[in-house]
Amino acid sequence: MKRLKDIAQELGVSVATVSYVYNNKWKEKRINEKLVQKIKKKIKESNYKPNPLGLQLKTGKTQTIGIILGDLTRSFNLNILSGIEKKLAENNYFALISSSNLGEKEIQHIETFLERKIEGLIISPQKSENYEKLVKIFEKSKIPVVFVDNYLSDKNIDFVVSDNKWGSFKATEYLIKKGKRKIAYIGSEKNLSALNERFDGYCECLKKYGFKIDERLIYKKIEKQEDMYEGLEDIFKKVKPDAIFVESLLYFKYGFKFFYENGIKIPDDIFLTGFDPVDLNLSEIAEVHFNLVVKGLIPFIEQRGEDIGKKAAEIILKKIKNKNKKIWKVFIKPELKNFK
Amino acid sequence: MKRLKDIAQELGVSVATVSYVYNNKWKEKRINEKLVQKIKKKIKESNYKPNPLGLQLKTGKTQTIGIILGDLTRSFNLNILSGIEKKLAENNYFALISSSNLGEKEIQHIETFLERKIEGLIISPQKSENYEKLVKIFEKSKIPVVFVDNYLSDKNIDFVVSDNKWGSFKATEYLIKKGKRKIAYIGSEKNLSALNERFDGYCECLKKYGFKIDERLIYKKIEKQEDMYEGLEDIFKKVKPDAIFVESLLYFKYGFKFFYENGIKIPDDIFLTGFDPVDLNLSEIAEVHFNLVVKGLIPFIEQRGEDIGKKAAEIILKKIKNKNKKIWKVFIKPELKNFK
DNA sequence: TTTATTTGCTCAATCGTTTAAATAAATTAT
DNA sequence: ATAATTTATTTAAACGATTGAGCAAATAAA
Repeated sequence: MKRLKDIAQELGVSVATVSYVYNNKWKEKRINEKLVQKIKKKIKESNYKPNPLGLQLKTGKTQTIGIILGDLTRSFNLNILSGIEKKLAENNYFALISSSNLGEKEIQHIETFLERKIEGLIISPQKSENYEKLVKIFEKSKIPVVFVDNYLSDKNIDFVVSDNKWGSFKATEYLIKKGKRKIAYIGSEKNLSALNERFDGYCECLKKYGFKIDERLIYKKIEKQEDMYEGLEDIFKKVKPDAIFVESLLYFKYGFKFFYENGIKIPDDIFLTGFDPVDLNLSEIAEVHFNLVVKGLIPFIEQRGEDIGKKAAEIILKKIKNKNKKIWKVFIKPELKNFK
Repeated sequence: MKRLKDIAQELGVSVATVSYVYNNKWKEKRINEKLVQKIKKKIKESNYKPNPLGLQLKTGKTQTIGIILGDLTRSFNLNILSGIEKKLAENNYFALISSSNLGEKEIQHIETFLERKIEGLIISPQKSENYEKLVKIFEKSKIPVVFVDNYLSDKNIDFVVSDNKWGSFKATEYLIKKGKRKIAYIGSEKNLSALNERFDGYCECLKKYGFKIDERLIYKKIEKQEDMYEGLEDIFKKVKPDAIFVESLLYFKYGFKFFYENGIKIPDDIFLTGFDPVDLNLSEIAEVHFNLVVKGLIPFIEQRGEDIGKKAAEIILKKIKNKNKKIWKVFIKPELKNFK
């Protein structure tokens, strides 16, 4: 690879001159137009690209953005990543990626990132317990940070998230319009904005249509996939719902087990909907010796991961370049799939 | 962040001295033991970490490995990535990741990687058409390269792959021992080592048990998921198999559609097995208006992605450090799941 | 003609490290 | 007492870029 120095030598000029030409600063530096052309030609011929290391050391800019997302086997996260990458690549930026599967190593990852001089950070926080610490680190580091998927309502930090409230409102409304009257809600207790707002949307919709919220239909104690079974058991023991809204259908596996064992058919006996596409690993569900009967489509709310990622990257790049103080709060409407 | 210079100033010594101490070279440099202790203490106190940019520029080492894998929504690839990351992190190395979804941008990605001064490359080639070009680039770049998933038998390039032949031999043997006599093979035509060796394993096993290979039972023209339907149709038209070995069950979706529409039950009417876990997106399969009946477990061959990734990272690191010329050719036996 | 200004380019410091070579002081050998 | 050696540390160049300041030479103004 040729260095600035090599090109300068070949043309018998100084390194500085070549640098000015390469960086389009020859006008203010009043380099002779003819020389400029000569240098430009040589630069092109030798396919010169500045050594990023020299450049980085000098400017302190690494053209690198740190990315910390949750479980990448979840396609939503992967889509976010893909969106981020595309946008960054367009702008000659790079992604340094760490998946903080359980939010446990978030802090540690960030510190390594900072050592590596990332210019910005896109993070999807997975554990609300870490929030305080995270925010402190961000404030100290002074690099732009954009949250995705979840955000902190009481802090002035940019974010790009799904319009979760809108999505669950719409889904609930859909169920109501289908004539459903006993709509159960199953979710977790994690204190994450995305999940809280899904519940809010459900409640608001019920209220709007004049239904009151029935505590017997609500189960918000899901911690691991297996709990889905218990959750349904718990609700059905108290009152038989005619529809179920699930915080995330992604891991509904054990819900189907419950349906199967109790002879509950979709959609004849119950309407099922929720966020995220159902994802069944057949080799796994087969473990429960399964007869799965599904007729027709399961409606679900699909989040636009790629758009979220793109937008987040766009914001980070803007903040790096302009250093303006505007705080972006972006909600991206998810898609309603199979709602008919 | 403190620099070497700061520490040196605070102690009234030169930068070099501190550097020698930090890098454990004070013995050969005969730095006074007491001073060494003082400096070490200060280093610890101020939590000094060398600025990677300065270090990188000086040494030319970026502590970064380029990773190019195929479709990351495929959990196998994700597992490889996860394995690589773990190993690299243990050794203070970083991963620069690019997923070359269709192998189209492989070349371009590699060139950007090289500009960024990666010290090594782990790649899972997705298109045999690119092989020649790839190999040329590698030879020119002189950085260590390790292939995963697929390899080039005629080149001397390290690789870590599943023992695909062993896996399909075992699976075929399993079917034979279950009394199956008409075992179909469904696969693609891509010229990739992993896929070729799966077919080899199938053939070898049949031969070993004294069966001859029946062309009517073999369909190797799968290009996209939908082709699975046609493939089965094609085979069943000629001769009704009692078992099917599928190159990868991951996208068997349309196979189930065929079974459903023709009233074929697993495992009563047919035995199904192959590489990779079946992955059904229920929201998608519902599109074909599905009644899926699965009784019991579907046996499948699960590749040890994480182990492959770890091993590949290990090899890369070794090659970077030792510069030895040994070529590693590692086959990792996959796991036989639900074979009973 | 002298002075001021513009033009056109080079010098040299800088970023944070590493490391060969130089140097000074202390010790040992002659 | 002088020279040679060992010990302990510093100096300075280098990696590859950027960039403010500096310096001639050419041109314009006085």
